Amino acid sequence: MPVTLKDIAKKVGKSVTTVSRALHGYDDVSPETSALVRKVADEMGYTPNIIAQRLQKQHTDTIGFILPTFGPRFSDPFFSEFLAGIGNKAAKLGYDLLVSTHPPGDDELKAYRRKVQSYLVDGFIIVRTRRKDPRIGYLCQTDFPFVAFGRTENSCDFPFVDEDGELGMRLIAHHLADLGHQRIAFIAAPDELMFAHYRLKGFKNGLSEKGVRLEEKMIVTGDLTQRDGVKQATMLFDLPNPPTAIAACNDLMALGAISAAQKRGLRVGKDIAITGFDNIPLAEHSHPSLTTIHQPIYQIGDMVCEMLIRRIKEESIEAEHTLLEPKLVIRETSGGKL
Amino acid sequence: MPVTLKDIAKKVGKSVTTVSRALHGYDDVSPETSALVRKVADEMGYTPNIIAQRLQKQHTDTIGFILPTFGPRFSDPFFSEFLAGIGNKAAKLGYDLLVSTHPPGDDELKAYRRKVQSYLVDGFIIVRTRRKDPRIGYLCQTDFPFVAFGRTENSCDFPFVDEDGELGMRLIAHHLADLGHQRIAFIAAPDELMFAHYRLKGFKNGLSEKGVRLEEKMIVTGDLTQRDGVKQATMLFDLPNPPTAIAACNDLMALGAISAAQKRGLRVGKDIAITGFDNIPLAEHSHPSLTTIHQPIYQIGDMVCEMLIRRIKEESIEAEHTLLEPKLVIRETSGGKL
DNA sequence: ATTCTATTCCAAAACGTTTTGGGAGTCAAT
DNA sequence: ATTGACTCCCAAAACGTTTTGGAATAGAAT
Repeated sequence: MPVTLKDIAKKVGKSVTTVSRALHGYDDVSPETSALVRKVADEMGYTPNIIAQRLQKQHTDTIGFILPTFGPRFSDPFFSEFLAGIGNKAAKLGYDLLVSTHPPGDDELKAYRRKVQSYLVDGFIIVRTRRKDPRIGYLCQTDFPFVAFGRTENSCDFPFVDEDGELGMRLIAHHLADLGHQRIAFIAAPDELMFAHYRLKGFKNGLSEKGVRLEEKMIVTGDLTQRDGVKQATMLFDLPNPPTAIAACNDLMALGAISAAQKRGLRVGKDIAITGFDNIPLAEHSHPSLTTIHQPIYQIGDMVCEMLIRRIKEESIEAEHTLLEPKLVIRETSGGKL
Repeated sequence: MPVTLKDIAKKVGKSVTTVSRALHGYDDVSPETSALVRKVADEMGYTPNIIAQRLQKQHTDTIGFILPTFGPRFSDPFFSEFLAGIGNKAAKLGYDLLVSTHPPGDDELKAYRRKVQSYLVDGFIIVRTRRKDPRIGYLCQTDFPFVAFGRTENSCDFPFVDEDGELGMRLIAHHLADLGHQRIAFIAAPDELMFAHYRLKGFKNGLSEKGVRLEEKMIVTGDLTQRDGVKQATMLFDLPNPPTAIAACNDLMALGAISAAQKRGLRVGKDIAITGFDNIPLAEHSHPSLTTIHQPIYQIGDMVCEMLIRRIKEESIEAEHTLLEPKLVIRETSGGKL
């Protein structure tokens, strides 16, 4: 049904080879033939069969991205922006994007292995790195190109982009301490997640640098959703001696904490300080607006994608390990001094 | 480098044909050979080259999804959940997902054409349908399988899932009218978007059924973002005779409107009623919580994906045109009666 | 007349798989 | 002895492309 090189060849009375070479602008075909071939190809509406090209060329011009979903449902303003970042860059560089969703766990690696071994993708973008990350272990060991958004404790070397979450959370800790808070709580995320680990560490260090004690019971762990932010914050408010400030590991949970506080009749930014991390678009327009750490997620997607493609093409990468400096965005929720 | 059928054939001393057929469980190969082939394939770590399979089979087991991004950046809690819906279903049915981002406009069709003509995907999922939708026109005309989330005014017949936005907005209109509001505003979205069109229409009808007048100047148009919700709501509040209720075309803008109202010192749910549409996760946990219309976006993704795959496999689809009944979720922002 | 160089072309192999259309052998029934 | 049925196997073609390694012709230089 569709028109192939063979059809064109028949029409112009030349070989498939010549047609192919004409279309690719080789100089061993005469200008007249070349022009004719192009004209006919155009008229017949020829488009190359990319699958056939891929089989021949042994690469796919496609990059893989497996979304680590937690639970069947999954909603995150964060990832859509990241996806836009890599998607736009990939399109610009002529790459396709093969996206899957897969919960972390047993057969997670199978999803990667299948795509690697079947030549479905030329490289991977990894997100939500974990302290011991089997995906990274696997890809390193098979020497398959990938770039990560985030670091890991695995011992192999690989290109990544990350924001310095430890420093980011120290900025938050200093900010809250400077405001005079003494009873400060932290809504952490599962320590297995590398970024959560860094952020908790940074927060602890930041507070101790300012001589503020962080009690164990003031550290709770949420699942990064707004819903859980509400729940964890509520538990903190129920403590006999509740905190005057809550730092959440991400904006979504912070937004939940705000909601929980307001439900209690607390004036956020006055009676209670709340901070987030990520600076998602919602943070600016919440009420009160959320003090947080900015993370340029679109650009990170853009950078990661470009790095990966350079690695695939075996071009040099200027900065293999990029650690972005976090910026504190002070808004209303951290509010007036006590 | 990687192990192919030929390698296995050489090892077991049989032909490539036999190996292939053994691996696929054909019954014209003896049990012993079959067992041997499987064992050797396993030992050698064979994985089929999917690209080669695709070339031969002339289909790709891949479905395409082009995200219509507006502006370079793009953040929407809505789409990530939809993506999870189609991603999970596709994985379950053995399909891959090829995702691109592309702004609506001139060369949008090129992106579709390329994927269609190069056999990169077996079908498409279309979202954010427009009144005159060139994508749908193109796919209909080429008879390429696709399923849409949303309807269109194009004259061709195709399978879709949609929520009855017209009815949804009528429910909102009735709700607000029943609460006694007389000065009601509407933050619309570009009328070119089919769902925006339906929602505005439903709102108008709903109000007139209740004998409430909707002034022209009370209808403003936003770009669906929270930021623009703030802006449009602020303009409404600046009117000489501002509204007592604002219905937004989607939750994100409603959230923005809440923020704008609170900045004015208005008590949302008391001084001003605000409603949204979509029931994104954030709606439940905003403060005050948002009255809205529920849209089961994950399930819609799931359904749409399943319909598309059935259509690709030329199986029958039980319901070609699914119009989901909207449900009103009354929360705090529509608040007490006047 | 022969060799050399350019120019233009192409047959065949290759990428890895599936499918088609049999072939060879065995055993039982005629 | 021939036929038929059955079991197990395989060579070759096909999918559409790119690349390899020349071949054929013509004109220029010797």
